Order: sequence, then structure tokens, then C-alpha cells
Amino acid sequence: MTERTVRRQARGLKRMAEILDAAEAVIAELGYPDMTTNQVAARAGVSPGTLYQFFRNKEEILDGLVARYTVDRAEYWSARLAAVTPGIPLEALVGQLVDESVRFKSESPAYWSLLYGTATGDRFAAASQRLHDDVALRIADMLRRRSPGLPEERARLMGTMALAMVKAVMPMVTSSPPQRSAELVAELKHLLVRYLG
Amino acid sequence: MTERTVRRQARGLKRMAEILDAAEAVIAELGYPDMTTNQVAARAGVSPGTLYQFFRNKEEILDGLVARYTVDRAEYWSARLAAVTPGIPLEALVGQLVDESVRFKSESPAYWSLLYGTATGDRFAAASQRLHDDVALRIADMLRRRSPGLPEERARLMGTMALAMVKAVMPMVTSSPPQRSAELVAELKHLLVRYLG
DNA sequence: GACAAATGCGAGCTTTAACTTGTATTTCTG
DNA sequence: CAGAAATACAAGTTAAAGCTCGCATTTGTC
Repeated sequence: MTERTVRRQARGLKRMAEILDAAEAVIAELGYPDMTTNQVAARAGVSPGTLYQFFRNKEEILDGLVARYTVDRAEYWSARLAAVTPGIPLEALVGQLVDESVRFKSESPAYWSLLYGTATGDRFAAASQRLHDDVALRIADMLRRRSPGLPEERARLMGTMALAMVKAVMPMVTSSPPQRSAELVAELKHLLVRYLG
Repeated sequence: MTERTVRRQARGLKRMAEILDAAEAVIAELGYPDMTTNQVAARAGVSPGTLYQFFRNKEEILDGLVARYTVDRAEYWSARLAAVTPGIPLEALVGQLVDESVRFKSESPAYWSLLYGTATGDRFAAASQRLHDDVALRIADMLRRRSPGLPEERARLMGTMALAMVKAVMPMVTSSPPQRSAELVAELKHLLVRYLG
């Protein structure tokens, strides 16, 4: 009833990370809706009971993953942002960021799988919405660094749109043969340059 | 074993349409994964057994919906395509088509819910892939009508990209307050004009 | 070293949703 | 009209998946 907070030991925190790793792998393969908690437990090398020691239900696993991603991505984009020299040509900037997105997608397919969720339950939608807003804001920051005159409102809108473009093309990129894939990436860069320029 | 084909009577065809209507409504509310066949049957005013008289399993309902949509959309776009005068300014063309997409989306949310499926099982992905390709081809046709010099390959790529852009912005449009929604639509048109021009 | 709390197990409970089955009724065809 | 095929019903079966429970083991603290 009174919802005590549990004092986690080092072992417990490690287990939680292992369970999240397992969930990430399963989501990458099957997507969140088809992920089963027993699968995750088995993959993490623990029993179902142990899983529920750390996560009260399936949705809390999702929350944990999203939280971890958010932190990781914040660090990643901060580093990227700092490395951007203000005078870099737009072509080069877009080229780099798109390439990195493609690379990241192939490394962390679960992240994208979450980013697409729209019609899969409220909690799920809310989680991916948070991720989306976070990334869009970081893109807006970057744009304003490059063009200090850009109004904040406009930068946000452009960030949102740019992210939407990348999101839209990404699944086609990863599910196509290499040549078509390269075509799509090139076209996406071209599109973004025209839009942002 | 030998998979007989059933001779449908008029009543049966009508029932099938009613069941698909019900499925469409449920998908619009909950999405395909959370749709239950019992729900669909209840909404259609038939028993579960009757539903399974016409659809062997849940996926076949999806197939039926997609088939119906494909036919409907083919007719719709054919009519649109014929109405396009070759000399129309790009702004007007894009403006019209985006507006119509927005209107259609608010009328048939299930269609879009299907169009987004990526990580929800093979059959589902294949179905939305078919829808996607079909629409992209029709956009490519339209572009080549306007610009006869455009190579077919290039037109297809542009059609695919343009559809992806619309797809990407649409969920934000319908889940935002009217003012923001209008902003997003305007920005989408601007983006498409810059890209296609 | 002792006690409490955290961790761990895995069999099994419970619910839910896809689907079946047996039977009754309506419609088409000769 | 008669038989066959299609349509209709709803109670019931089944399997899967989320989650619980009782108990054993490990870890941290005094």
C-alpha cells in the first residue's frame, strides 16, 4: 500500500541494466508489442520473478529503457554540438549528421523502433513523444548556433521538421539493398540542404 | 485440405463489408495490434463465429481492409490525376494535395494507422508496404505528367520521398491544436515546394 | 556472527483473446 | 418443394503472456 522505495544494491543495479539490455535486443527483433517479459527474463539470464523484483510491469521496462536512452542521447548530442564549428558549410553539416544517424540506427535499432510508436498504447506514445521532443530541441539549438539571427520559434519548427524527415526516410534506408539505400540517403541530404538553406 | 472457394451470396458480401467497417473503426481507436476479433464482431453486430465464416484469422481481416483501401485509393488518385492541368503552378498543386491528404486523414484514421506500421509483424509490414508503394507510384505518375522530361527513376524517388514527408508530418498535424497544426501544414507545403521545384 | 533487507528462483495462477464446434436458420438452385 | 450450401449463433476450448507466491540464498550493517 505505502509504496516503499527499495534500497538497491550494486548487484541489483547491474541486473536492471542487464534486463534493459535484454529488452533492447528483443525490441529490436520483434518490437515492443510482441516483446514478452518471459523472453526478456530468459535473455537476461534471470527468472521471471527476478525481473518483477525490479520492474513492476512490462511498461516500466519501457520507461526504464526510454530514461536510459534519453540520458545517452543527451550526452551524445551534447558532444556533437560542441564539435560543430559555426562556419561549417551546410552540406557538410547535414552530411555528417545524417551519416551519424544512419550509423546509430544500425547500432541501436530498438531506439528507432520506439521512436516510431504512434498507435501502440498511451504510455508507449508518450514515451516516444518525449524522446522526439528532446531530440528536436537539440537540433534547434544547433541551428541557432549556426544562425544566431534565427528566431527560436522558427528554429524549433525547423528542428521538428528536420527530425521528421530523417525519421521518415530511416526505415526505408535500413530495409533496402545497399545501392538503393545510398540513393535514399543522398536524396535525404539533398532535401535537408534545400530546406535548411 | 483442398481449400474450397466459397460461393458468397449478396448477404455475405454485405456482412464482410460491415465487418471491415467495424475493424476500421476499432483500428482507428486502438490500432491493429490492440484490436480484438471479438470487439470487431460485436461492433459489426455479429457473433465471433460469423466473423470467422468470412475471415479465417485476424490477419485476413487486415488483408481485406488493405485490399479495399487500395481499390478506393486507386480510384481517388486516378480522379485527382485526371483533374490536374499540366500547367498548374507547383505551389497550388502541392497546396491542394496536402490539404486533401489532411482531410482524408481525418476521415480515415485507420488508413494512416496502417501506413505507419513498421515493427508490428511481417504480414502487417508487407501490407503497409504495398499501400506505400502504390501511392508513391501514383505521385510519380503525376510528377511526370507535369514535367515530361523527368526520368522515370528520378520521378519514383521523388514520389517516394514526397510521400515520406507527408507521412512524417501527418501524425503531428492531427495530434496538435489547430494553430500549431496549421503551422505544420504550411511548413510541409513550403518544404515540398522547395524540394520539388 | 546475527538479523534484516535485497536478490533470486520457477512453478503456477489468472486473464485474455484467437479461434472451434455443434447446431439452427436462411438463401440459392434444380 | 427439396436438398445443398451459405449464413448465423454463442458457448466453449486453448494457448500464451503477464504476473504472483512461497521459499531459498546472498549481501550489507550493527
